[in-house]
Parts: sequence; C-alpha cells; structure tokens
Amino acid sequence: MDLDQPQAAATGRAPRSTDAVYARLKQQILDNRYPPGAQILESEIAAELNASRTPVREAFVRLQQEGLLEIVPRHGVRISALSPDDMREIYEVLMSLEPTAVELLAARRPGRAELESLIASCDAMEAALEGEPDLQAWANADEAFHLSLAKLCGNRRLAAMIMQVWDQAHRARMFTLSLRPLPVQSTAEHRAVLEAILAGDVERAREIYHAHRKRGGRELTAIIERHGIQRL
Amino acid sequence: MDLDQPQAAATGRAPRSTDAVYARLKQQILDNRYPPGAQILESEIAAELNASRTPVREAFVRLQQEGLLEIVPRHGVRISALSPDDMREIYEVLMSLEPTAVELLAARRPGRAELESLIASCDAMEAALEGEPDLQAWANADEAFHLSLAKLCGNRRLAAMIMQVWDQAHRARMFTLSLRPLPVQSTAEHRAVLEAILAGDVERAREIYHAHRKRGGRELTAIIERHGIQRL
DNA sequence: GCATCCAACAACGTATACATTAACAGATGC
DNA sequence: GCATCTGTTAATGTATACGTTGTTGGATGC
Repeated sequence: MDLDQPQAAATGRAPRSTDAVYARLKQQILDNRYPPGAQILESEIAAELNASRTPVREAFVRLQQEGLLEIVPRHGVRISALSPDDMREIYEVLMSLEPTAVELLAARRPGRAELESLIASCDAMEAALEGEPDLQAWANADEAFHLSLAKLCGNRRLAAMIMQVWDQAHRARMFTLSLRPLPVQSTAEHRAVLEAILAGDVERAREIYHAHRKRGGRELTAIIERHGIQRL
Repeated sequence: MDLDQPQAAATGRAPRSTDAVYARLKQQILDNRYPPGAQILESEIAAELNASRTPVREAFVRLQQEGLLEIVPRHGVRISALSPDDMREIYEVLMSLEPTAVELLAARRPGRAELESLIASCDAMEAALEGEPDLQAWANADEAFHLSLAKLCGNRRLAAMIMQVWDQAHRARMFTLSLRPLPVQSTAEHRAVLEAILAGDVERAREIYHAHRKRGGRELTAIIERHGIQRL
C-alpha cells in the first residue's frame, strides 16, 4: 500500500523505465489483454516494452503486492484469476472500508466545491442511462465516483486500500456489466449518498453506502453463480 | 497486499536472497534499529547483509508498498516516521477492518478448538498483568490476539490489510507501551470479545471490538499529544 | 566576504553477464 | 514398450558493469 502514486508523475524528475513498465503492464492487465491465469515470462514483457528484465522484475513485485499477478518462482508470473471466493473477499473488504470513507467525508462537512468530482460523476451516471443506455460510460462514472470518494475521505491509507481492491475487481466488473440489470437503482443510491454527505448526515450516508455495496455484492454473486463462472 | 507470506517459507525451495534481505530488513525496522526518518543507502544494506544491490532493491520495493519505508529516487530509502496524522489514519483503518473481521469470524460460529490461539493469547494477557506486570509479554500477547483474529476471519485480503497497518503502527505501540495506564480494561475487552464470539453474538462482538479500538486510539492520541511527539 | 560556477564524486537506474535450477528430450536398460 | 536416467536448454535469481544524475567542495569573480 503505497500512499502516493508510485513515483509516477513526479514532474521534472527523469522518467524511470520501471514506472513506465509498471503503468503499461497494469493497464494491460486491467484491460484484460492477458487472459486471467495466463503465465508470462519476464523476457516477454521486457521485449514487448523495450526494457531489460530489471525494471520488469521491479514492476512485477509492485503488481504482485497489489494482487494483480502472482510471481511464481522460476516460472515468471501468473496473471491473477478471481474465483467466486475472491469476489466474496473483495466485497467484504469494500463493505467495510467504503462506508467508513463516506462517514469520514460526511463528518468533515465538505462544501459543494470540494464535492465537485462526485457531483460530476453522479450527473454522468444519470446521463449515461437516459435514452439509449451507455453501459461503458456508466461504469466509468461509477468508478470515478467511488475512487473520488476514497480520495476525498482524508485518509490516504484507507483510500489506497479501497483503490487496490477496486482494481482487483475491475475486470470482473467489466465482465458482468452487460449481464446485470440496468443500474438504475445503483445510480439513485449514489445520488442519495451524495445528498446525505451534503446534508452532513453521517449515519445515513454510511447506511446507504453499506446497503449499496451489499446489494452490489449480491447481484454480482448471483450473476457469477447463474453463469457458473469459476475464474476471471 | 500479498495474500501469502511473500514466498518466504516455501519449503524445499531454494532460499532466495531477496527473501532473506526482506525479512531481516523488516525485522530491523520493526525492532526500531533504524531511527524513524533515517536515510539509508542501498549499498549500506547490501554490505550489511552480504548481498548485492539487486535483492536489496527488490526488498525495498516490497517494504515501500507495506508502508515501512519510502524509496526516495536517487537517494536510497527513508525509514517511515509516523506523524500524529498517520496514527489517526491507522486507527481509522483498524476501526473499520477489525470489527468486520470479528463479525465474519463470529458469524462462522467457530468452536473452541478453532479459537485456541485466541484463548491462549487472552490467558497470556491476563497472566502478564498478575503480580509484577510484564508489559512486554502483554504486548506480545495482544499482538498475537489481533493477528490471530485477522487470520481466522476467513478473508485473506482483510487479514493482510490488518497485518499491514498493524506492522506500520508496531513501533509506536512499543514506544507508548510504558506510557499508558496498565492495560487492565483492554485485557478485559479482549476476553469479552472472545466470549461474544463463542456465544455467536455477532453484533456484540463487533460492538465491543469497535469500542476497544476507539478507546485504544484515544489513549494513544492523548499520549502523543501529552508528550508532544511529532514523529516516530 | 559572499555568491556563483564548475568539476569531481557518489549513488542510483538500467543493462548485461554469470550462476543456478527445473523442465524436457533422447538414450539406455530392463 | 516403458520407466529411468542424464545431458541439454531455457528461464530465473543474483552480481556486476555502465551511464546518468544530483550533490558537494573548491576555485573564481565581484
């Protein structure tokens, strides 16, 4: 759990190959460009990204600790594949951390200005469902909402942890996006949380958020079971 | 957040220098052998542990993501120094995660056998306060209790996160150990949590644990303020 | 005397070389 | 024909070499 972006955009600093490899590799994993469970060699990535094995190894270590891949000694790395049990773990963690983040934020009594990114995300989610639904846009706004909230809570450790498990679940969310019912209720819940924060109603904000996560977890579990998905 | 011990005791496996460096360095940091905020060079550690810079760098990356040190580009690493604000963050995270862990454990209705390590820790805490108090023994038992609980909750991600922030706060706990009142109430609270788990009373277990953490946080904050501690 | 500039050096970031290990294939013995 | 053993090979883990960067100390100019 590093608290800052891993030395990424340190302006002016000489750009480090390690950071570039890390960023690109992470993006490719999140974009599902490697099948879950895939075995990859250091030299493959090194060749693909025009770097030597050294920065690649360093990126592997970072990504392993973020739970996106697993270093298999003497055999390169295996891209993480989430089991239904992993999804349960992730949702349990989020059901614990996210309501806390909301609570901390609401207790600060932030003004509209500070919540601008949340408001924008809410607007974007609602807009994405008007007329022809744009699920991809909705998912982006949903993600933006949750990550903004994590960042705004005033606890960098909490934020880093939320973002970490969120990333782990990213591929699963994208996969189930089109399998779940239109996220109308979810969108409404986001708006309700936002209102509660603005009203400074700490307890209500926490409640709604917890229910939101709980419902989301149930929905996802149902989809996974219904489709008999074992790993993703 | 790696879920397993970082390839440490993979029996039979050829021992990796990286793991040895990682383990020793981590232990030395937790033992406060480096002053908080200390700047250390790769070559110093390499010489001290009879390894080359390569495994040292890898260990640095792991420890940075655990929040025990910070890699300062071109300047080696700086051992983390906790500010009062950091302590607030850590306690907020623990107040969120640990009650969840207790809840998950209690909901499983575990038998006495499964809770043996918790029972032993409770006994040890009580024993440490009988007669001449042995604060070090008490602290060890306290730590054992909390870490056992994390491991028993059935969620590896949750457990890893708890252990991570717990490690971050380790030095601060050791420092304040002799400055706080005799942890009689804390010991009683542990026993009460254990009883609640055995009784399968999920809600009560969560409540007690949350209150326990809250009180601990207040106590620590008070000590920090009273002594005007800025970094540790 | 003080600020500035330059040069030497020290440490890092990356590439590469070397040692080690595990898998695989071919050969050998039964 | 099948199992086993061994030599080869490929990929990792570690050490080292090299280029780059940031710092420090001294000399120079005002």
